[in-house]
Amino acid sequence: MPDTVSMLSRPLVLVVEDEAALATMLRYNLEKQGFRVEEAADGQEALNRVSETQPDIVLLDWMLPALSGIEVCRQLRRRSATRDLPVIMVTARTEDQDTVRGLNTGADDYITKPFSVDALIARMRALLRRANAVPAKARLAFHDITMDLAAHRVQRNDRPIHLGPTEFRLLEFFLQHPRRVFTREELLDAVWGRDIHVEPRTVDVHIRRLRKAINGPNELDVVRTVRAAGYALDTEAR
Amino acid sequence: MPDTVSMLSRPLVLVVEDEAALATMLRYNLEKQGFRVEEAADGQEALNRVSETQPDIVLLDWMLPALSGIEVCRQLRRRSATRDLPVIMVTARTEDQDTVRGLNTGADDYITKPFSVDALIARMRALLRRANAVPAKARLAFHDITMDLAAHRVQRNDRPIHLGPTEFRLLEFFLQHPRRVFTREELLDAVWGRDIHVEPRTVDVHIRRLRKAINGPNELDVVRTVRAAGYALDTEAR
DNA sequence: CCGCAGGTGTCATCGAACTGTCATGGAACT
DNA sequence: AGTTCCATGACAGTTCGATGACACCTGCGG
Repeated sequence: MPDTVSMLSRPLVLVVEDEAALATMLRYNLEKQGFRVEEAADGQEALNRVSETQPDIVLLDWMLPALSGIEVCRQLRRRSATRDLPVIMVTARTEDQDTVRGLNTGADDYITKPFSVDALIARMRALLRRANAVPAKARLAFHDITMDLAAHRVQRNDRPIHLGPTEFRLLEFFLQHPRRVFTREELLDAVWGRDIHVEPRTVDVHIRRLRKAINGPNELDVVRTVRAAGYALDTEAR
Repeated sequence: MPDTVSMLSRPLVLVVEDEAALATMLRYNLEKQGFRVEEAADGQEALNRVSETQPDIVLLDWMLPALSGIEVCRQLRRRSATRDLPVIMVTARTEDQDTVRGLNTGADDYITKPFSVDALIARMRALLRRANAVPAKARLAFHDITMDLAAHRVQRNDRPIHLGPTEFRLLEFFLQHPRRVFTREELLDAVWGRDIHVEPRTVDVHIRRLRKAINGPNELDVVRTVRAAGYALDTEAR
């Protein structure tokens, strides 16, 4: 279901770019902004990767070996599975802009090299918003707790914290909705997944494990228990 | 007690299914789980039934005579009255899942035939929970008292106040209807629940507990007692 | 192949918080 | 004064969350 997914996982970008240096730069910047990145170096590989990884958005270079960006885009539009997949076409300045737009390829947006990363990200977010998948932040924080999604790392006061997979997702969810109280059922939906059958009481146990992990000796307990209601990530206890 | 359906009185499901046998099976199982069931056999009837019966959730078959499930869903999304109505789309296994997701119809979830009833119910519950979830902004206030529903917090003059579950619901109800006097019976219905047998005098006790909690030393008592009538949230005393 | 370690879900138990009821005293009304 | 109604403190029963224990699973390296 769309929402749980977009809340927990970050949007996946397929970067189709044959120039390795540029691809690396893009990966670095996009991951910093909270995207996950897949790469393809030519048009054929791009089509394969789309089927395999089902990205949320494609960044497509105009000039490519094997199969041009135009052609890749057309093929994407031809298949019903990828008809609505957002595509941003990357063109070189030398290309005549009118020509590019005139060739009705079906790309959702265009950007010309060289481009600022900020501008690119802005356009990507705009498109993703339309497709209802706004990227999560790459780095979440609350009080003195920090979570680096890309590196899969959690710290409290610069002290590294080890969490199991479930506790990690639980904390991630809390960090995305600080101060808000969630029932056990809501947490099960969001963190475990909808049709997983798990006892609501199991949430208690994971809350305890999370507390044990992130609350050092004489540190504030940032998980608030609300009787008959649920749990919240919060600084002020009671 | 197999926690039938969350809180509120039995939710109404509209089952849109042209295959009579399946519809009957669904009705049987859903009713056993505490749902009320309405049926529609084609797309056009589905739209009519939605207006007439105002269901809490719709179970919508993909392939339908008269008007396809896709189209029904789109029309539901178009009207503001049904824009947020939860819809679960039922698709046959033969349909390509990617196709289904690619055609962005606005369904809230998908399930493929054949499906287990348990999985279906789990998804329905999840959606209903989300539909009933507290809006992020929800905040009630009266005089110098503030209640944040999402965070489950109460303050008076920026002083945090701790309330037990019942006192919390009681104050919530008062905040939703300030200045109005309620009899003990009305309060029991609204705060405790319609079919709970509790002595009316018990309300007195909870009123006292609420007063004790929210009235600091030399602060105005915001709960007014009306002899022979009941209680109200009010600033002007006696 | 086996054992091991980390991770996960369930359960029984304990204690604290909460709840409903009553007895008593006092205030308000007639 | 007498009656009615509410406030209050006490209390026993219940509910609910915290906790420790444990069995199962899965992946990994010996």
